[in-house]
Amino acid sequence: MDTKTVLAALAALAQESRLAVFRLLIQAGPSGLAASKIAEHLDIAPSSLSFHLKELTHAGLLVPKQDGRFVIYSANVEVMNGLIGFLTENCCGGVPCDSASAVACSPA
Amino acid sequence: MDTKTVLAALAALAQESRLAVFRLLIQAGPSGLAASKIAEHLDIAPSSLSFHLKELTHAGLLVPKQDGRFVIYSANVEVMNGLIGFLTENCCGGVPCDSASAVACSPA
DNA sequence: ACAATGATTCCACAATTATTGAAATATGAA
DNA sequence: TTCATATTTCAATAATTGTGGAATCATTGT
Repeated sequence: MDTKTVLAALAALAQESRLAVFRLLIQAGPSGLAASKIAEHLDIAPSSLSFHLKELTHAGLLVPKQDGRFVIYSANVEVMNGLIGFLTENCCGGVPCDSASAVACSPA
Repeated sequence: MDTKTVLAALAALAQESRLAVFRLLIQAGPSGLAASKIAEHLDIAPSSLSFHLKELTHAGLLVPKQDGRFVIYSANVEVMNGLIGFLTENCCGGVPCDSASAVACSPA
């Protein structure tokens, strides 16, 4: 995963509404949720939600799927994992970290 | 880890220079690097680097330590892990994910 | 065809963020 | 003390980003 992709993903997640949307979809699982369902949960104006969904999708974190007049969005777990891998890459230069560092220091 | 902290961390990482700084320090390990060393690696104007170091520190991702006239910065792996945990929390609503999802879908 | 619903686009405005140079602060060395 | 080095602060500017309303597009049901 390259720097540009990672930056886009981080920028997409670094906003209150978008972080909430992403978490909601992570918890919703592979079946995802329609945009209207998301709006219902989070109480965001339609045009604003659409803007945020576009940002997340463009960053690769969400995958939209047309279903009749609904658009079902689901979280793309692979990009999420790529992001985590990138951030923890070569953690501590190979030197073992202390116990609190279990996740970030797992082998790259 | 609460939403505010997570948002601050994401916003701090969602910028080219800061992401590069953080990665450099992750790879440098617990001993960290002086601000001047970071500047040397990444070629950023001093005032700009200082701004970014402050952002990262304020988000809890970096820990500064005065050492003579140097300031040694090191990455805070715990905040990093908290961030990852928050993002992957309740992934897929308990439903097992496919093989590509190993990291994000580890138990919360 | 028409009306109703779900979603997106366009626009203008407000708010936030990044960058740079110059000045200020702090520590160590001559 | 005086000078040089390391870092931060300040101020001005430029660029990016978030928001909500109205209009638009797409799909379904009557």
